Amino acid sequence: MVRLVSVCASLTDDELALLEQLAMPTHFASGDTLFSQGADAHCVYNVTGGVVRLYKLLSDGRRQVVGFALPGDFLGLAMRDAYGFSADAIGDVAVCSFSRGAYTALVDAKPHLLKRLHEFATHELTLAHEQMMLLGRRTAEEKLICFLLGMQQRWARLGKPSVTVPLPMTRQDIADFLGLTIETVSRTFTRLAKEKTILIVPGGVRVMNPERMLAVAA
Amino acid sequence: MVRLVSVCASLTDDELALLEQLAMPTHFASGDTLFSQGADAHCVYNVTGGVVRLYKLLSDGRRQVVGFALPGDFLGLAMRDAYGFSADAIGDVAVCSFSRGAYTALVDAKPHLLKRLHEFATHELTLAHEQMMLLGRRTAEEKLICFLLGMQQRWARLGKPSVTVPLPMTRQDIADFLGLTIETVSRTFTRLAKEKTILIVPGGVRVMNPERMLAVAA
DNA sequence: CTTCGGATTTGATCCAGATCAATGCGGCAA
DNA sequence: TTGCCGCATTGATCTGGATCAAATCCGAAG
Repeated sequence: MVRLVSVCASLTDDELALLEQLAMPTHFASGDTLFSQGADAHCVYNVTGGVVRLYKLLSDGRRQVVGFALPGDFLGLAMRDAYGFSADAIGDVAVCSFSRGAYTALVDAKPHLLKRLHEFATHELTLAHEQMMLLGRRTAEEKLICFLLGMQQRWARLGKPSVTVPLPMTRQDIADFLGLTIETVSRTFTRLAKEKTILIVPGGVRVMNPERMLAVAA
Repeated sequence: MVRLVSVCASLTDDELALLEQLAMPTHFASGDTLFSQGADAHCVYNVTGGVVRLYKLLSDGRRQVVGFALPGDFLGLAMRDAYGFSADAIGDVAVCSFSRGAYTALVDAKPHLLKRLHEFATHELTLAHEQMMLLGRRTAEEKLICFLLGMQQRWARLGKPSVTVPLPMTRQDIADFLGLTIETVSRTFTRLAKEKTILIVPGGVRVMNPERMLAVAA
């Protein structure tokens, strides 16, 4: 099993052993749903491989992607009765799942772990505030550039630093994350490629002019 | 002193006494800045009276209001070195402030409190996800109606249920919260008033047709 | 190799909300 | 009372991104 990144870094060995006992390794095929918005929250998940799309739907079908979970990310940590969003696999995904009961018991018993989870939650909240700025006040080009730099940074923190940013999600997913349409995303990618800011490669994008991109993200 | 709502509900008496020893009651006049984005995070605040505007700025002056803090709300709980947003008083504001050192020491010592804070943070995260949906996918009219219903609900939970929703913030603040311009906010208010969905009163809005509003918020 | 179906790109046109520009409306200081 | 000075409203016009409408591309199945 992939060592649980991010949440477990500060645990003692016995705590880690306990955690691994409770962890149920599971995997999902491309497109599978881990859980749906409003469903009873049985499980908490730690992603160990692959990418998960997190999203909310409006009754008329409008969709907002609230995030993409990468290895190390924690899902369903809002200790509530029902999931606040839906999650499904983009490509094959591996997770460690914990039953809600085991999770809450463990959290009650181990302040270390709770503290780590709280840090994780506040970090998520900070990212959410940045996403609000992006959604409310940035232009289409800025949105896309911020998204690319953000993904690059996240992959880098996972030990995969590269000028080529993998983008396993569809254009529609990106559009729904950035509050745009698929056409605007596509056109903006094309424009950035034409002016040699990026190079579009299969499965992702190569950053060609990081200076310009960082200046736009400001 | 107003009893600390929301965070301290589950504390034992001795814990509460300890907390009150550490709490420094402070107040701010209208327009005063509690703290600025990027500044060293000395203090954590619990709002006890008034309303606080929380916002982020882009270098060119574009502003995104990430929230309005009401009595009971906690500010600066992201245990980090620097504040992630700025906060200033809308009208007179009373808070209990805690030094960062005292706060972290207390949190380390009292798992109860940490658990409450974590619940608070995850609730904030859920609200942030809803705000992303609103910013990314809703129309101007929907944004305004959701905002009004949300504020009404928050005042109600604080023991002030009323069909008249107080709006102490300016139109510009509302616009910057909803990702709109002040003109669009004003026009949309006027339109809703003309069709008798709301009645605009000094300092706020009276909800006249909650059924229609709830249907739009869906 | 060919065919099919979803994803993506590209083009033409439209429109919700932005921008530009007055005007109105208190509240408060002199 | 008068005159500001910030808000807020209203009107006219513009435009970035949405919508509508075809192509293209491409990987998987046969």
